[in-house]
Amino acid sequence: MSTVIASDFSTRDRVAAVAASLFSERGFAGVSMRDIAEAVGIKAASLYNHYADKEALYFAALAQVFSRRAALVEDALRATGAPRERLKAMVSALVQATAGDPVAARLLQRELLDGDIKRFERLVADVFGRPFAHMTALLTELAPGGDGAQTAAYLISLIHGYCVFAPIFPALDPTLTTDTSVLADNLAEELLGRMERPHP
Amino acid sequence: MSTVIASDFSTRDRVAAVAASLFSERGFAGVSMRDIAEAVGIKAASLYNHYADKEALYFAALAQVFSRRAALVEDALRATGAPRERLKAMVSALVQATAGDPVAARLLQRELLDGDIKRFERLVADVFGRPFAHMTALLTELAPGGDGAQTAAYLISLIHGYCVFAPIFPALDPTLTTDTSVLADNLAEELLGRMERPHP
DNA sequence: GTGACACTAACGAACGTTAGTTAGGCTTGA
DNA sequence: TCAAGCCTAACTAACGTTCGTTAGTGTCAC
Repeated sequence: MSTVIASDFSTRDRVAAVAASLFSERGFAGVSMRDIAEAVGIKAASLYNHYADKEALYFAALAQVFSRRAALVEDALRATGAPRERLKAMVSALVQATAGDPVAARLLQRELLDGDIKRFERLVADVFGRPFAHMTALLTELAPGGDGAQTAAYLISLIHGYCVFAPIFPALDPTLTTDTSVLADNLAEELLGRMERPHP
Repeated sequence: MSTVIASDFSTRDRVAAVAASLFSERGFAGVSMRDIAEAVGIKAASLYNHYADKEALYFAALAQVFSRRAALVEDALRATGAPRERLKAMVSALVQATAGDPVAARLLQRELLDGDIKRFERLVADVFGRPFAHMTALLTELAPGGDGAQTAAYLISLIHGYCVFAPIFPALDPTLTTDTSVLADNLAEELLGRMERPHP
């Protein structure tokens, strides 16, 4: 059902990975320590040998997943080449990081729902701030007249929103594509077309 | 905007409204029957005079909120006038229905996270199918060459995604706007500009 | 080598709390 | 009078967590 976690990882890491998957599916309150323990193959009491309490385990799971995601996006942003190609690579990486890693996407979505401002600020400082700044810089370089940060915000919103709605699109209209590579192509083309015109 | 404003709401309706608000903030598992009862001003046991169990109360809350939201959007879509004005009105209504009704937006988001396909299908059939079809028709009328349904899907994704991310935008970049009327204006302009050019 | 010791990570049992839910009785407007 | 709607009290199940214990492992003086 869920992804198989390699068993030669330390128990501590396996616990975090399993917890991330469960939290992403059912949320913090919807997962019990016994659920996590059972999925790992140990008893609930043993979890406390690795994490102080449920909340510490939750944050460890978040950190594991989000740092992986941030690294993915930043790698793509470090790529060299023509600006047009770098934009395509960035959009593609962003789509991939969202659609290709449902655990991360769902955890992020739940965090946006449940988190408070303090937690957002830590999340931004730790993992999302740098990739966003790089995106903004690239978009500003490509369209010096426009507002790179605002465009980046729209881009992230659209990609994330589309991946969230993807499950119900077939019910809304069977012709809607759920192929996210099409989404990436459309977005890159749209952005490039937009940048070749003057825009407020 | 103004649905039924009765002189005295029935306890049953008040329970559903209060429950909707709490569920939207903390999710199904994060809200107890005692929480809801306390917010209404009665005891938990009394809730069972109105709803069979917690799940029935949850679905009643969903129905109350989503039917209100769907009516809002459909009202705007029924407006007459020049196509350009109708598009502006539609985008504005969609933004308003999302940003101006956080309870509905958050409940929808949680439903997209937690719901299964069966629940999506019921949700689409009951409340989201008709407004979406109207949007598609309007967009197709405005740009006969394009794919109205796909554009509608992008539009909904972007609006919803933006409202979801809104709380962390100030932390990402202080210049980002959280004024949703600006979002509505930008989107309407972008769509109209796009439709005046041939587009795949 | 070997016994003593400390450390790790697992266990079953139990703690106090809170969950959803039910039963039965009191109050009150029609 | 009577049903509707509220209450208190209680139930069982599940929750997060702590406890004492144990098996296995590495360390080191002797």
